[in-house]
Amino acid sequence: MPRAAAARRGTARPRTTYHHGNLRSALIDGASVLLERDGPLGVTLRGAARQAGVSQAAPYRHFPSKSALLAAVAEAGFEDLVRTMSRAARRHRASPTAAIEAMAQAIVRFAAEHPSRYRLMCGPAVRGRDHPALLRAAGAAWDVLMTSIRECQRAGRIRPGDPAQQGFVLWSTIHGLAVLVVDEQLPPAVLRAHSIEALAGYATAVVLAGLAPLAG
Amino acid sequence: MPRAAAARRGTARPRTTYHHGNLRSALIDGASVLLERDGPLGVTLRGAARQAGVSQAAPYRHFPSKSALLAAVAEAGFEDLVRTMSRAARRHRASPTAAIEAMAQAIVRFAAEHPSRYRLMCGPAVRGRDHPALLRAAGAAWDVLMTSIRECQRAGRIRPGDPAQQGFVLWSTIHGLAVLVVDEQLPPAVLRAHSIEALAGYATAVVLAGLAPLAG
DNA sequence: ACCTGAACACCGTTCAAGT
DNA sequence: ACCTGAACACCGTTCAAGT
Repeated sequence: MPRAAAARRGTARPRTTYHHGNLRSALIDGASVLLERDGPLGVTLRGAARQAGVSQAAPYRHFPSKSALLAAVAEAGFEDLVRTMSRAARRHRASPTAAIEAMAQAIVRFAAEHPSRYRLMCGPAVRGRDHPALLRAAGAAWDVLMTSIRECQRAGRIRPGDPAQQGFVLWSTIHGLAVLVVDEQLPPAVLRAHSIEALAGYATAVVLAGLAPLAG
Repeated sequence: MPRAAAARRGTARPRTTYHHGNLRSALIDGASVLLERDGPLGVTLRGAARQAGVSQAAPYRHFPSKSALLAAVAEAGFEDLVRTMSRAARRHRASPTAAIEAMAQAIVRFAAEHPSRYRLMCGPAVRGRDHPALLRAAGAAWDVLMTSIRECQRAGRIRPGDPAQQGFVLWSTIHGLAVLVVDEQLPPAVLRAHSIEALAGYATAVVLAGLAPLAG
């Protein structure tokens, strides 16, 4: 952060030198600011360059296209999400089902607090196929969930079977709820009656009940 | 359709007169063509005007903004989806759970066949709050699902309780799966092993099992 | 090696003017 | 009443040129 360093040293020289490879992260920060402030449609390569105090053409030294910059922002979002999920799971090491419930609530809360970011992470602006690093980051979130699924199986809380097949149902439900929240598509009556944490908890409980070992 | 009428009459006059209120639907058609051909980012007000053979400013006689045009396209998409869902439900009048499974498969198939359209219907380009007609169209899809949920309750296939609370779990799961398909975010291993219809069927079965009446 | 300035072909939107 | 043409302020992207 040369800007902060300059301020500390009291030099008046404006941050006209973004060498040493930090323009890349400054652009990611700039795009994130625009994303949070103006929504997905307000994110602009030129705008991110302005935020970083750099010319409109400078970003092309670090990203081949706008969508590559967006992919980097999305990637950082997934890293955030994975941290949040892991933290939630760690708080419930005793019960894998409680861990899954807490993760679901963490995901939906993340989506509700950063709707534009969540949309970008999953939306059409960035197709993972074109951005391997983004795919890896998204895969890490999936892995965290899969770990808990396997623990549930070991603990006998859900029936044996292909964990991936069970996991995608849970992932669909949680992600679907998150997307509905982000897009404000939940029926207003449902939202008035329940917090999104309660909804996430209920949805998780229903799916886990549907995956429970067959009695007898 | 003056174009078709003109062709029928054999007149050579190009379609320069879009009076009588049909420019509106010609613009919706034009935007739909661009959406299908170039994806969400390729839809352009000017492009839709070109498709309709009209100047760039003409759309503003019929839509106050680009997003209003997109909302009209999304609305038509929901009408399509509702028809598809209703047809699927009608084919399984004997079993409400089978009807729900068929509806889920119809929704996911719709999403897989028209990914850009599905994204537009649920995405950030159009916020329902600003477009009441779109909200109504989306509400109709929700109503179709709710009807089947209530039938399941009456038939004793799912437990008593607030149908809206049960419905949103099912909706989250189906919509979540559809969104994962559209955004190509399902783990490749899962996709290789199962058709999307099978995945939709399995997901529906899990949720319905989780909502089943408590034994005893 | 990294950035700037100017340019190109596009946008959404507005507004006078045409018929 | 409905549409056109020209304009404005933006985009993403490219490319010569600067240090």
